[in-house]
Amino acid sequence: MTETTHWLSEPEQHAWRSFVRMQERLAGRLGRRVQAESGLSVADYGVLVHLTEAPEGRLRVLELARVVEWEKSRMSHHVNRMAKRGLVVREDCPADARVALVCVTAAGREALATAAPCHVEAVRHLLIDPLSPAELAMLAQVSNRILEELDKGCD
Amino acid sequence: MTETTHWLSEPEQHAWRSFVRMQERLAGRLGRRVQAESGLSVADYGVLVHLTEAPEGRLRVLELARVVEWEKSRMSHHVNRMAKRGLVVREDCPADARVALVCVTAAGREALATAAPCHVEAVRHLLIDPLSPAELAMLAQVSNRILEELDKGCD
DNA sequence: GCCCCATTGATGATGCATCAACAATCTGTT
DNA sequence: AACAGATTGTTGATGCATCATCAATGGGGC
Repeated sequence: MTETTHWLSEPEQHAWRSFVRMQERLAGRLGRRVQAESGLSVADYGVLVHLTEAPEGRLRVLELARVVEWEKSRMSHHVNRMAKRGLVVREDCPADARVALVCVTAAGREALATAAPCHVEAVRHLLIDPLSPAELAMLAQVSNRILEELDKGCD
Repeated sequence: MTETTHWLSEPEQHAWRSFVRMQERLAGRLGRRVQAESGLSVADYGVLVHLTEAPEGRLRVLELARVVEWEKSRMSHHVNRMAKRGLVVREDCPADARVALVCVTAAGREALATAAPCHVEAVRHLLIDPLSPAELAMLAQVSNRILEELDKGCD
């Protein structure tokens, strides 16, 4: 440790703290609202969205994990819990005995249909409405810039 | 459900998805880096920062929970785990037998001293550097705007 | 002094995320 | 056919977050 750290300036620190605070509180509020009004967690919601968008409403566990950017293990556990609640069912794949297909149930589709307007309204109320169109565009741009950087370095 | 939902437009949806993706991946990367290089989670880091900034390096559990914006229960559990690792110690308060004081240990200060440069560098690399100063300022402004909205409605 | 009740905090239960280890199956090679 | 290695997914352990509940204490009014 011969090098000295390049500490954050005052405005940098402020930006970082505001950003983190905003993130945490936004995620918390959104999650609690959707959960309370629809009985689905944000995680459930994402899984169901991708499932219903898939042909025949079903996907392999690994494919599902890929689209929502989760680890396969997390998806496996989560699918079990969702199946226990009747939101999805597991099916075997005739072509490949290794793969486990996950399929939305009618109850899952219904839960999603209930959650979707609630989710959209929360997003609109908490993020879209408070910002001008220009600010929203800027936020998207900033997000994409950071995502590029994240993709670049796997460190 | 007589009212029809005001769905997100294409750019709105894109902004939202980019934002969420960025958040999740940024938090994940930052957490894993700090954890790997210093042995502290981001949660540990925040607790230690506030503790070391307090007079005599100690705070009541509830006060600590307030400054990091956690529930008291979460803090109680977390302090237990940190105490088990030797990062903090619990002390009794002579003036009020209800309160539990939490105090940083030397090991805690040392762990923080190790983690801090690593944390700062990760923040700089992942967030500050990819953005122009104007973009960073805009991000702070946007964050604060959203925070205002969050403070307004407790719904 | 004594009661009411607010404050402060701990605890146990539950669900979730991650990790490492494992099992089953498929595919290509010999 | 048989084996090696890759693919696909499950499982159990551990730590973390939240919720509801409980216990102890302090402070004010009578």
